[in-house]
Amino acid sequence: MDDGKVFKALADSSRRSLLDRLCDENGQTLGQLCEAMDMTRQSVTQHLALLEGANLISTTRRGREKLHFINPVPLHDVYERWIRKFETARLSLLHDLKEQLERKDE
Amino acid sequence: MDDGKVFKALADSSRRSLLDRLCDENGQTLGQLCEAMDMTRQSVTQHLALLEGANLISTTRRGREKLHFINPVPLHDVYERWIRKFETARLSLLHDLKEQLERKDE
DNA sequence: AAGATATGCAGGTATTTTACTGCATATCTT
DNA sequence: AAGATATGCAGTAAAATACCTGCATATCTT
Repeated sequence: MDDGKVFKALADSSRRSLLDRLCDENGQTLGQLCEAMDMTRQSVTQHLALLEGANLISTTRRGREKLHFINPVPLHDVYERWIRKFETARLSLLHDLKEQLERKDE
Repeated sequence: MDDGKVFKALADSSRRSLLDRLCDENGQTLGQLCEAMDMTRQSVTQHLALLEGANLISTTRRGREKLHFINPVPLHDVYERWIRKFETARLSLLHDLKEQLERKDE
């Protein structure tokens, strides 16, 4: 839904790193994710909360542990709404540049 | 090159709005872009500088005016490196969930 | 050349973000 | 039940961000 949340979530390298690790192995616990992150568990938790807020991951509890799963849907949505739009812009770039050059001659 | 810059640039709604307007009409001047933005020219300039830093727009001067053009390439690159990765994750989601359920039974 | 127009640049401030420490709670193991 | 393990929550300090105001410079018009 909210493109801003998705882009904001992806704007941080720590969070992209977390997604990377979940790509490698989905369903990891908080502890597992912390091991690879070189920051406090609490900080990792905050990052994960942001990713969850953007709906990029979903979580579930298994006993005392929390498992984290990637959700690719919002990223795909963002692709539909933004990247494709730019692709069409790409197609019309030559036209725009031509128009621009013509203006220069005025 | 730098995914972070691209995502950071897209993380702000004002900047996304600027890209939107350039999608509608490429090659607009700073003044034109400011008219639609409900903030000071200086702020718009900063946002545009960030977009340019992410290589999402390129600029050229025409006399005293500065023209702004969309550059779709970095967005496409980000798509290749990130969105597609998640698409493959999507495909393996069922497998991961199955594995997860099996762990529950242990 | 003088005034108008378009943009550049240098701070300054309030908000947001990131990362931390410290303590609390819940679950597992023995 | 007691200790170990996994996570939750609150408050804080430092850094980054997003606005702003004020002034400078460059270009066009007449």
